[in-house]
Amino acid sequence: MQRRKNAGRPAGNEGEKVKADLMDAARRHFLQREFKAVSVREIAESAGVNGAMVNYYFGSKQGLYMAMVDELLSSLEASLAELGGDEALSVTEFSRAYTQVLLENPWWPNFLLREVLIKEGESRNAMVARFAGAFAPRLMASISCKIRDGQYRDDLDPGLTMLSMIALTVFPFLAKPVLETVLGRDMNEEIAARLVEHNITLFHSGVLHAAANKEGDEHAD
Amino acid sequence: MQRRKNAGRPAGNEGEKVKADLMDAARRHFLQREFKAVSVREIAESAGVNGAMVNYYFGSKQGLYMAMVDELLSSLEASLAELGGDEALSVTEFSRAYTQVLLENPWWPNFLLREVLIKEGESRNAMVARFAGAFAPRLMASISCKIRDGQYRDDLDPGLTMLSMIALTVFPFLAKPVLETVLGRDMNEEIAARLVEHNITLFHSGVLHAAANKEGDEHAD
DNA sequence: AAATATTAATTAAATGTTTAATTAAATTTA
DNA sequence: TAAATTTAATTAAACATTTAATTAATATTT
Repeated sequence: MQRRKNAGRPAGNEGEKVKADLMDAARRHFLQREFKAVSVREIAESAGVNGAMVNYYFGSKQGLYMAMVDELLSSLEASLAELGGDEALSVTEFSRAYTQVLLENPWWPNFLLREVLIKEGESRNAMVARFAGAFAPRLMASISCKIRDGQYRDDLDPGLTMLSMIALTVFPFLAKPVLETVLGRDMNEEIAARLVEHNITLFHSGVLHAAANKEGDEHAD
Repeated sequence: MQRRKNAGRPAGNEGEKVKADLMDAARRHFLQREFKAVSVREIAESAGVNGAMVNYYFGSKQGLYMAMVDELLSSLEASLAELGGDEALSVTEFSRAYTQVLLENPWWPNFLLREVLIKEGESRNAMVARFAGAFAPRLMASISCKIRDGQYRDDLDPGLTMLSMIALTVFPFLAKPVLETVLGRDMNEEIAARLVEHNITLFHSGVLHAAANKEGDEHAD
């Protein structure tokens, strides 16, 4: 007669701990690899519980995945609320605030990209709308406005200009594993802060409507 | 007794066609989803042949994958050879040539990132070294040199500056599925060409050592 | 006929899910 | 309060399905 280890009803609310452990393990795995590539057994082993717990608490592997994504998106939306409001969003504000969000959720761009790449149609649109729609229109408005006012040079396309700023902000996090391999050290807050200031300087020097810029259109190369 | 359709030795060299079809189908699938998430059945069906053909021609799923990656990397290295040589690689040269490579291989950044994210240790290092090592050091040299010469402003970190240019060039391709969902149209050569010129203008205006830039350090926001 | 190419059927391993047994806490009853 | 019962949580094992790989039969070309 084998003895089961640790079975039975736990004291107080400890049952919720298993659920939370499963969520944590699921997050670790699903943020890195896509749904089909992760097995329930792997997740359960990571969480240190039996695989059947996934079905007990979440109904199915799919259910666990959806719960985990939900939690993820909610926490992200909470962070994104910092750049909330209805007013225009300046490039500087965006860069600083979004970098802060990315420091807290460095996995986010990779995950979104993977999801969008796999999904299609309405499901894809919803995902993109939910997280690009939150800031892109207001960032665009701010840039267009500055171009109209003559603060930014008027020979740059506002859409491409916005894309540039997003690229400068997001790419380092997307390429994190590559950069860390190249540089040999991982991105910390200090490096991120330097990066933000670098980007803002570069962007504004390039985009501000200064006489010296306009006549410098022919480049050195 | 069921009748097999189309079995037997094909005319001429048509056998190689099956092999090539399998490679094509494998590329389409593996560029989008990771190894474990793609089944041999899917690939074979895409190629319009029986699944056993994978084992017949490539020994195993793993074998097909490796053959496909090999072909992929070779073709990419051939493209990358355009920005070959030992001399310094100017930012403009890099941007134009690498965008050309990306237009021919738009899947590439996503694939590399996924591979690097999944792999680790030596395997990861080799992958990164093979494709970042090809141009990064020479791009870096070019930037450092221009800073030393006073052509570029000397208050920007050369590493971050290189990162900026790579971000501007690569990000639009990484985010392709997102951008296409947002914009409603896909990236063609004409848009890419405008993007390149935009990036070069923005970068150089921001980075050139002009008096107007240096005194413009305090920004409008 | 011999060699080659292709396929359907089969096998073995892995995976998501379900079930039944077991344990322990909580609740009820005497 | 002590015993009995119910409820919840957890596990090991089984079950059904999927999947990669293998095999044997079949068809075609030379």
